[in-house]
Amino acid sequence: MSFSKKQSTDFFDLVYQVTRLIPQGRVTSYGAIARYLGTARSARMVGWALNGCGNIKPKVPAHRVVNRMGLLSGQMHFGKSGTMKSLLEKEGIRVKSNCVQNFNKVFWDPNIELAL
DNA sequence: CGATTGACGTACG
DNA sequence: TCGTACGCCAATC
Repeated sequence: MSFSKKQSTDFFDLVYQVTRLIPQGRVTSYGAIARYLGTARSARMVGWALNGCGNIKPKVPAHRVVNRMGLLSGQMHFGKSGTMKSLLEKEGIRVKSNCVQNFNKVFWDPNIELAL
């Protein structure tokens, strides 16, 4: 009985867990999550993990995850244009030109907030 | 089966 | 300080 558990499975799941922990009105970056997982250079995989946000339950608030510049890099992937932006604004986050304003204030770092 | 891309970020020149 | 190159690892072509 081999529990051949894929690493990616853990990584993906872990990304979902952390993303779900993001409070409303707050956003985080792929690199922050990746770094929290110990794979700072695997920020891309975080994006891939969030790629299945609509494939798992409960639904992961991937709209709260943006790139390092606060740019809504996953807007197009989220579905239709404006969906991600609307959700962020609805949570109190100011978004301008697909860019999160006050990113420094709404930035939620798992390494700090979760005090790893 | 091999090569390229992809929701990014860091390292180096 | 800014620009370019590379790395990550999986999925897709």
